[in-house]
Amino acid sequence: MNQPLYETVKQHVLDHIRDGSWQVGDKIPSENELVRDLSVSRMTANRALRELSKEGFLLREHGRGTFVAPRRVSGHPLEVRSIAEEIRARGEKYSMSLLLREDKEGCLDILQEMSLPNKSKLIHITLVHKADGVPMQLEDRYVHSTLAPELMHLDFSNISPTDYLLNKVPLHQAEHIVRAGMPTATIAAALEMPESEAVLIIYRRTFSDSGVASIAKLYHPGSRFELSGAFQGEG
Amino acid sequence: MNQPLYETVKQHVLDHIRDGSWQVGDKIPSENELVRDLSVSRMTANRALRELSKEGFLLREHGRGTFVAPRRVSGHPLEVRSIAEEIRARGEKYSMSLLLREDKEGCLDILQEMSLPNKSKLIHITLVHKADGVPMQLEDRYVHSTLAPELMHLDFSNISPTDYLLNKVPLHQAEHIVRAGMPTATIAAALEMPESEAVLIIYRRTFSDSGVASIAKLYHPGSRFELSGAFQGEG
DNA sequence: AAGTGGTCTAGACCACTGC
DNA sequence: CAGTGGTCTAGACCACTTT
Repeated sequence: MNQPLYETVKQHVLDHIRDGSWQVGDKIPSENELVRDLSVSRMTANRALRELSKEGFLLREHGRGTFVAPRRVSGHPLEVRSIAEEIRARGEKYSMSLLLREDKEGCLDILQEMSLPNKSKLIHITLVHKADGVPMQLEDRYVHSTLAPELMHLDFSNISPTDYLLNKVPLHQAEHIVRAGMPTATIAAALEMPESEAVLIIYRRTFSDSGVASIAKLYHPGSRFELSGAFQGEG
Repeated sequence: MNQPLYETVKQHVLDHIRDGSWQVGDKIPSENELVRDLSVSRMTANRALRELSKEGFLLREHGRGTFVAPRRVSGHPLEVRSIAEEIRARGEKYSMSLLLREDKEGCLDILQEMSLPNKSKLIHITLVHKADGVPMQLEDRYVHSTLAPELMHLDFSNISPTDYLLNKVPLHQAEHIVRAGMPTATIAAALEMPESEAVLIIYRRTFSDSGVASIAKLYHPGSRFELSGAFQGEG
């Protein structure tokens, strides 16, 4: 219970949205009702609702009330293909090695990044994707375990966790941040690259019906990987 | 003047960051000092600093203090959006310096990249885009000179070549390649960054009715720039 | 008029950091 | 130890919307 009160209030609201008791468009309890029901001060209720509103879960209207926000819709011209596909498309042999697979509970910072309840279980996977035996991507991924608990025991020799998730969980949105940076010693070693060389980092959050499905940090040796795409210019 | 107090406090802090009186890494006044100096309650000062921290302008450390965060401009990979806009959208002062402007003829390798006849004339422009005086992007651009010959003599103090091109030449398509790499000494110097730090490189070809309009190599300091956007991914 | 969100205050307790 | 950010409260005033 070592969590801020406003965080508890946020989870309370998110729980009701997730389990369907508050549907999209529904009016949810007012700040004063939350004050009464949860025995918190109004400032605490206010902060919870304000943050959820900024995060896109709620819509607030002055004088009217607070409502469950419609889900975000996606329209994105740019397509990022699976790394395994990409490698095979170039005629190279795809392989990968699993570095780590563990259950993770009570990891509050990650759970908060994923806007998941504090008791949610995560599966943490780290693996390296290779083309003709040469490392191309280090994938460090957290998955909401209720979406695919069998990931914990799945044999990855035939299908990668990425491809498995793609098939199993219908996604409707992804959020990407792309950066250039320098590798840690561990990352450089895993990617078999010098520490003095740049890495291209993709931070990705994927959303399913029920919220954030997984977050991944993808590290690529700068000399062996590039993102490319042709798309419309707006002007 | 009908603005929330916490917003005034935020602007107060941003003003000091923008005018340089509080530099990156500097410790800024504590909540209690702001309470004294601006005659606001601590909750108000707290909300201002908390929001600025979430927005990426400040870093807060429990028990130590609040510090000016390193800059990081973010661009959208889906659109050909001008860096000047991005910087202004963040509320920072845009400026740029022209490093080179020359006519270029018989440069076969570039002409080939642009699929242009061997006798075509090109305009070669190199400039640095800055946010509050800090370099964010080195732009190295070749333009098919028949599309905008006046670029050679245009005064760039009011409009950047990028913005000018966006207005003048209707673009149909753009092709992007994103890479991470290490800067040359020249590039590092122009961007005022260490040579040991990574750069994010965007290689862009833009197409007009009549074919390739221009190609550009855009170099960004990895620590100050990121690409972000929501688009379709694989999982 | 009653209910809602938006803001603000003064004071409080805590955990963490530095000296 | 004093200073910092992190949180929480009880009560207040306001502007807006619905009845």
